[in-house]
Amino acid sequence: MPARQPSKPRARRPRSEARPYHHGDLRRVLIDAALQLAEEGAEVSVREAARRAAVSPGAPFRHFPNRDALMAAVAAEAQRRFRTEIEAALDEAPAADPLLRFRAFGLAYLRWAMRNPAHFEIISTGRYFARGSSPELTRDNAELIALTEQMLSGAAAQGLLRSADLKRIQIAGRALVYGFARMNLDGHFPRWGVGEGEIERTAEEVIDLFITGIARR
Amino acid sequence: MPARQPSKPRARRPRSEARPYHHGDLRRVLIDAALQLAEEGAEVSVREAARRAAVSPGAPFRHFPNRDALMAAVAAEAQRRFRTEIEAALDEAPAADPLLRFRAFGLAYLRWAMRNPAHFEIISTGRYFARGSSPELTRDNAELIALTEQMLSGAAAQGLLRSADLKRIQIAGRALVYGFARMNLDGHFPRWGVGEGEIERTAEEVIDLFITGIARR
DNA sequence: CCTAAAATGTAATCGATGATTACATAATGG
DNA sequence: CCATTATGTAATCATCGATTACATTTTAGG
Repeated sequence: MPARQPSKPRARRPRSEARPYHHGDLRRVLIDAALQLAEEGAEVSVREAARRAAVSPGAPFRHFPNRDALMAAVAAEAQRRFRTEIEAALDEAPAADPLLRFRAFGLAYLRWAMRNPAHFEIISTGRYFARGSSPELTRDNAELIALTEQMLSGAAAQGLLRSADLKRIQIAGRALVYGFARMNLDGHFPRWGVGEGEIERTAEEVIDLFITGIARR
Repeated sequence: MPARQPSKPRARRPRSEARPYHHGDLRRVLIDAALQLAEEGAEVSVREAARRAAVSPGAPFRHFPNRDALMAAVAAEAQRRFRTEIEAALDEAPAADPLLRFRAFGLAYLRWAMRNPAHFEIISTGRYFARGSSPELTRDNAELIALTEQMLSGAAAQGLLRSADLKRIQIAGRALVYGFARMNLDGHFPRWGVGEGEIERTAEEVIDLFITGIARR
């Protein structure tokens, strides 16, 4: 790409007094508005996102062919944040013990899901946009799954596991964690203890129960 | 209630040739239409249900105050079918072994969820109507949960369990099964083996893995 | 029976939404 | 400097949930 002056502050040339006809980076602003809408528990509508961006109802369609595409972009952003947090947790986990890393993975997963329920929902449900509509998200998710497979085969190599059927263990582990996150999302934890701490502690216990179940002893 | 002739076939008195002004049992027909819509993968709209009942768009609101109420009724019906199948499976399970009954419960649960994904979604998600909007469904679900608690405490009494923390085991079990069902629903099983048999076999394996994990050996 | 009230359906309409089209304005590059 | 492209606006459409006024049928009480 040809080098260009990178600093020019977006042609700040007000026509008379108002904001410029062209928005700075509408695509980005729309995604952020949609993320915020979801976070607030409101249903994400294209029009409301446009409203928050102080732009006409038709403007978003210059950046996204339809609502699904916007939602896919929102999901991609949420997934990016999700992954960032998982990897940060793994960086702090002991490098040598695969089962402890597996545990840290599950904890970080549930912790994020508990604290960002709306975003987790958009990422996971596949009801907000056609599957395959966001290859970025699909690839990213596949990489996380591959990570868990590596941990499990590492654990098996060290003789830490009771069963050799890693595929089965992996699916069960995914189902357990995914199910816990979705139960929280879908209102199956009827106002538990005091605050969020209670539910996160339960998440930890459930993960430990699972790991104890698959570990050789 | 006063006894009345029960057989009169709904006052079949056509005004001239057309169907009667009053529908036979519109409420029931609307619920069935909505169930069918969900089953077909379409999104359930009040208007479409009205269309299928050959009735005006406003008619459904004589029977349901709003869309949520219709969805709640649909969920109640689906839950009734769900529960019927679970209880049938338990009737055929051995009465003496709590863990085998627990297994049969999980299998029936997942089997139904795999074969009626749209209905399971409506039952479980709580996104289609306000929580508490269908006390019938809530109570029914609570009873099923109580069933699993009885099985687990029975298993503990017979010394079949490794841990005494039944609450933890129960939540983990629920999360596992719920998660598996939702993974299927949310498209996280990318076109597995040949048909449905493959995924139901995997469900069985996962349940067995869990039960083996919590059982004393 | 008969008739008034209640139940149930229709027609018309409203506001919100996703989406499309024609048009306006700004940014960019030859 | 100007033409092409990118980006935003305005107007419009169909669909949906919901409400209201009105029509018809059923039902119950005298």
